[in-house]
Amino acid sequence: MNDKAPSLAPAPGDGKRGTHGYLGYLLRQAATAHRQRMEKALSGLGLTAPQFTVMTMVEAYPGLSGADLARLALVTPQTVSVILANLERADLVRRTPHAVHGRILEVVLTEAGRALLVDARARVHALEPDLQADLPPEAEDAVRRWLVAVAQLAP
Amino acid sequence: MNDKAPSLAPAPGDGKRGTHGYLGYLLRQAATAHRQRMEKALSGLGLTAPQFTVMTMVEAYPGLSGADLARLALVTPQTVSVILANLERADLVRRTPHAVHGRILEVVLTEAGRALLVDARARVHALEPDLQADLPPEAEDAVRRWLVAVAQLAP
DNA sequence: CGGGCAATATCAAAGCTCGAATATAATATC
DNA sequence: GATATTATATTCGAGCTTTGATATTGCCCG
Repeated sequence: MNDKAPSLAPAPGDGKRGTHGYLGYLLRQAATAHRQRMEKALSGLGLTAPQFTVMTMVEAYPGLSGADLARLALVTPQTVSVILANLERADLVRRTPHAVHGRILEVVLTEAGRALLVDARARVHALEPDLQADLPPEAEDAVRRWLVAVAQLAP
Repeated sequence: MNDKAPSLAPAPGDGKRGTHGYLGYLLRQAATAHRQRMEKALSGLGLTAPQFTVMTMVEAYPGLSGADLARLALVTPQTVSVILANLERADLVRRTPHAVHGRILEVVLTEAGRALLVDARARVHALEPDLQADLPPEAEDAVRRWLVAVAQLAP
């Protein structure tokens, strides 16, 4: 009865979803898969992947403004503003209006934020070896240089 | 001059944003940059990147269900449902109940959808050469195989 | 035959993301 | 000093994305 059989959709790795597909499509496919694994690893901490990314940057460069964080994360200031508002509500970061420059809000991690980040980072870093599996050193070098080049292309 | 003391944030390509960074971070950075260029290329058509992706899949595999499209795009059925609702409202796709399987809705492009997709695809494909710039054949092969491998890792 | 199971579709809530617009502060220019 | 420009932060609206929950349908098997 099921002669319709429209389900000719390929699995990841087959057809256009394999090595012959468009680089842009393959890039999105890989990033989506990794982001989902990241969300899963962080879900037990009540933290999202973007929140983890922003917290990591705040720890690495304390006192940056929201606009600086936005440039660092390749997102818009509005996006960072939303994420920071949620993190502040959870008492994980603090924004102090002061500074010498009146309009800027300096962002720093709270004590709770630093503690949570230790746990979160361990979970996320545990995913990293999988990304290197079966990747010869010279191939990894090519991949790294390509990823950086793609991020630096003209907007 | 920008001699502000606290702003020591690196540009893409420097420090941890360069080739020594985590592969996961570099992957996200590259995918975000490319997605933004894609949104920019499509903005004149009133189309978003996810909408373009779904339409491309509908054209490649007409008559698939929303659940099939979700698996193909590595997103949840709810996400596809929202995107399809917006596309249907714009008269770019049509959902018709499957004759045999009562619960399934078959998705196909409308005439307007096919016409718009021709234009959209030209714009998106124009971005592809930039992704290959300065990428030797053997390096491109390594990159392609790595991207597919990352997409196929265990969830 | 009928109950259970899986698949499909949708609703709701929360969060991320962007473009556009607004308000304010710091700096540059005249 | 007054004005223009730039940078920062926020609000609003729209769309994407996920988890969780609910209803419907098809199928398996006891």
